[in-house]
Amino acid sequence: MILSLDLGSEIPIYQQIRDQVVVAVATGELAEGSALPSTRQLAGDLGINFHTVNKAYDLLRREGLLLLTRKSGAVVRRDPHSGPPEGGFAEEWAGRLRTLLAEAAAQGLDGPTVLAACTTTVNGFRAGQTATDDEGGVR
Amino acid sequence: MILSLDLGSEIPIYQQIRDQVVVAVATGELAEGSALPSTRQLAGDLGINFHTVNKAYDLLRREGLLLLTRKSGAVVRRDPHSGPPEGGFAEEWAGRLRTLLAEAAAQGLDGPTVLAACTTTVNGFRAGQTATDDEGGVR
Amino acid sequence: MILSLDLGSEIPIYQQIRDQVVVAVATGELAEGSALPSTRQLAGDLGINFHTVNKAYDLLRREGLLLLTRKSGAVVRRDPHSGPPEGGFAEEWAGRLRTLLAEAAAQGLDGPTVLAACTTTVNGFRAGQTATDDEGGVR
Amino acid sequence: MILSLDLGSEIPIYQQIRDQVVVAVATGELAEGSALPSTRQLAGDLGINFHTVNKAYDLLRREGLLLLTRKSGAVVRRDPHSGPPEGGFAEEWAGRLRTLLAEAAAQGLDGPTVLAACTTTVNGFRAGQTATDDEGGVR
DNA sequence: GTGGTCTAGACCACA
DNA sequence: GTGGTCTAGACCACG
Repeated sequence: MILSLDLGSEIPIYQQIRDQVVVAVATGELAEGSALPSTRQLAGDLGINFHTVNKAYDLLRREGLLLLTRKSGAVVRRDPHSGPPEGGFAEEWAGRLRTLLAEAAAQGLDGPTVLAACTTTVNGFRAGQTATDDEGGVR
Repeated sequence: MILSLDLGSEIPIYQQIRDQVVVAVATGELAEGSALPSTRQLAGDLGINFHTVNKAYDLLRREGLLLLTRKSGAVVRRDPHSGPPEGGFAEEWAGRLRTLLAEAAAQGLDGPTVLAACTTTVNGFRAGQTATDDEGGVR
Repeated sequence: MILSLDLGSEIPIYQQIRDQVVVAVATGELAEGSALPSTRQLAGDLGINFHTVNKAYDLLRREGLLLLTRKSGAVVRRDPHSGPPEGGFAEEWAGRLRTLLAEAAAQGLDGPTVLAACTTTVNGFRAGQTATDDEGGVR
Repeated sequence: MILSLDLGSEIPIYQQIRDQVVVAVATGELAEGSALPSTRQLAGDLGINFHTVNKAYDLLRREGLLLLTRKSGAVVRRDPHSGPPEGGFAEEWAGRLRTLLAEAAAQGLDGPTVLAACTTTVNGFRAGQTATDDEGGVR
């Protein structure tokens, strides 16, 4: 697993780390149960302070994606969320989705293009979550 | 057009304004050519500093959504973007989309649910960009 | 509102702050809508680092008790939780309750005494949440 | 008696063990006079370091719940605490109770619900400390 | 002015 | 060794 940081970006470093881990878990690139580098290890590799990594890991733990143990470091949880997400998340998330899609529309991307991007992205996630399309799925 | 601000949100106020305008334009709630309140007017209504509104308007102008003139105030542009978006936007946007969708997956929303949300949202935008869920739809 | 910290306690300072704010809100000592000192202000008063206060405030915000704004500082939320708590909290909380009550039993406190303490404590919270007892409530 | 550990919890393992033993003794699931597995035995079963088990047992011994002998291993004391608890415990415990109950209130659990949970929990403890919810109960 | 982020270095508890 | 806490000081974005 390789993280590519953009120091100097307006997006906080700790959130870049968190985002990339989330995506990696969703795509299956980061298998459940696999271990991540320790905070200080990763901080050293990335050339940043371990507190920054700490914050990212802490975020991921709160979201239920990471298991932080004092002996084995950080491990991707096997059962992030068995059932549907907690109350309130879906609404909050839908709002963000609406904003993001509207942004695309405002910049000239038409509906079909946007939906194609959504489908492709979702189909890129780990199996068991294939799209509604036909049996061919990703195409 | 009614703006609902969440003071105390981690999202900056100016961005909340900008986001809601973007969505309103996409859905057609805010027709092209229609005028927005003046910065001082809106700031007064919302009970915030007019500099904040100014920043939001300026953002929208730079994104090509708003036309700021000294006499007519802020007007929604008639031709926001006829062609495809400028270089780099699509990639940057796709990255954000991937992160957002991965987040949903991580919280337990399955693929079909996520795609349904995408479709519904896009279909809610103004005509000319609609895409139904029949076979022609997602491509 | 006065916070009494026990530096050198095994309980982290940021959690002491958080706990006392939670209790103060529950008892009504800290009215909803009232403002707390700014992070740096409180840190100065308590003689601790502002990062520590920051962490406590951040915790309280995540729990929905505090509203952190960049202009007014920290404000107690008016509507912490309108409905029942999010899924999972009740179970997790019940587990902690069981441990705490068992601890009392282990140290020789008998059932009635423990329940009396519970009733008294709950009745000490802000109105609208009086106990099941008879109309006299507190005994 | 079965211990269920949550490695990766923010609660130290040794305390999880200690907590569950305390609860088991309170409910009577672990009868007074019964023996617990040896430290190495339990450590092996749980797949953890025996030092960790050692620490938990030592804690329980200091709290007066366990009797550690070189020949019989760990045995639940027959007379944990005949009289009232030692000075200082009640106050310290009441403080923790207040914090815990306030937390529930802050998350939207109302008074009656909280008290019902308390009553149910206490009634689940071993006989001699029962207290029903009739008029004699809470006092 | 506010909160938020990042860095740096120290110390501690857990395993 | 791990993560967690606290301190200290710098800089930035928001309002």
